[in-house]
Amino acid sequence: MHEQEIKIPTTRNGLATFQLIVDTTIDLFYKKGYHGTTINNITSAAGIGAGTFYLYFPNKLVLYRYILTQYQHEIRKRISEKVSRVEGRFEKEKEGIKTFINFAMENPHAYNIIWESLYIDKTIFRNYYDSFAKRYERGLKKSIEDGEMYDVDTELVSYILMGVTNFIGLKILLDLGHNNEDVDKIVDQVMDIIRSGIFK
Amino acid sequence: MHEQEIKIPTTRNGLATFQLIVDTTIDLFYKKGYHGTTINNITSAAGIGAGTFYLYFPNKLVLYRYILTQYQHEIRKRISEKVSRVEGRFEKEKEGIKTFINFAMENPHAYNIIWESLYIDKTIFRNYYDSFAKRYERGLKKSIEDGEMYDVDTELVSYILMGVTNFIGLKILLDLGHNNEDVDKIVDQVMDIIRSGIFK
DNA sequence: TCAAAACCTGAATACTTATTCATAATATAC
DNA sequence: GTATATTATGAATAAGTATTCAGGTTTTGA
Repeated sequence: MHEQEIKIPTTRNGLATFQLIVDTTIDLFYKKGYHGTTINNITSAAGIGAGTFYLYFPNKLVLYRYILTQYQHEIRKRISEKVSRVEGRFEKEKEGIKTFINFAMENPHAYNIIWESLYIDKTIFRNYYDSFAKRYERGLKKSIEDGEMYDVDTELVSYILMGVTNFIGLKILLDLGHNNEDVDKIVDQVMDIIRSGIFK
Repeated sequence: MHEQEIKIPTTRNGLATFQLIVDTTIDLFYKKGYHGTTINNITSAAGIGAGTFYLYFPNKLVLYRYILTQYQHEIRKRISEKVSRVEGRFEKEKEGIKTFINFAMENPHAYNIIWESLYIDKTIFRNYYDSFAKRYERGLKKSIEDGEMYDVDTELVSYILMGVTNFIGLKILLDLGHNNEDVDKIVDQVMDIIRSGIFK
């Protein structure tokens, strides 16, 4: 049976090549999509031999999963760091949405790659949003206990907030409609709108 | 130059074959995705010769666009019909969201196909959501004029509502979390939550 | 310094897929 | 009824893609 795993190189050169493959792939996935990107596209864009790819990755899907996991860790870390710096659930929520959208704007690749999982492997997509929602719920529950928030259905609210965040992100990223320049201003408006429905 | 258009058959038999190709393709796109579906998959699943496909469609993308347009018309018709039957913006909004989610549940294929456009042809995706948002805005503006709604940024609110609807639809379709049985109950809860933020 | 380990190559192979086309069946119009 | 248009076929062709592997180079460690 073939090893379906990533081979992490041990030398400096090896690591550089590994990272070159990853970075090139991120760029190509963004530009041409997962399915539109061939292994040959990757190796030739990276300027390496076709066989070099297989030194580190058994196939395209494993590489995709690797990239997705990296982004997942990064985005969660960024959000929890930022959120921990402000007080109050409303401010935390605002900061979370702001951080997510800023991350999406700085890393449009990431946003694309995460969403694309729905059309690559539904299990990945389910796990991603399910675990994101659960993490979200923990914060919301605490806010309810602390009396900062109405006794809402935390699961539903977490999906509502994810929906809002994702679509505002999409609007800004694809530059749909108008006034997509100032993220802070947009997030302020969004929070004003949902404020009185959720927060006391 | 090749005609990049659909050839609509003129005879009864031809129409049946045309529709068989469309229905089979919808099913395959849902099960295996656009990129995972080959022309041979379609023709063999439909039980027709490989060449028959090209009698009606020049390629897979044109067929995809045809299916998407059909769904687009259907969903808009359904929503506007339902919405016109109730009075007041709040009730109209609730009915719109309910109809969308019910449509998504009855036609999970449609939901999938629309979203997948982001990874097939971004222009299609942009046009779809842009025009959906603009249509949404017209209703919202009227509600503001009629004093039923705060003077919110209609463009932003339309994306917020689309985001909420899409993610609740996703949650139900993929059965993420719990309590995904009763659409009416879910929509009632969602509307309760966003009510006081938007409606007077 | 030099053997072993790690890294790299790209032509060759095997496989998959889109698309055509000569041929034939079926339906339609007159 | 029969000439014409329409519909249907599927083997053959052409194009593309993943993956291997024999033979190289570079790096590492002792």
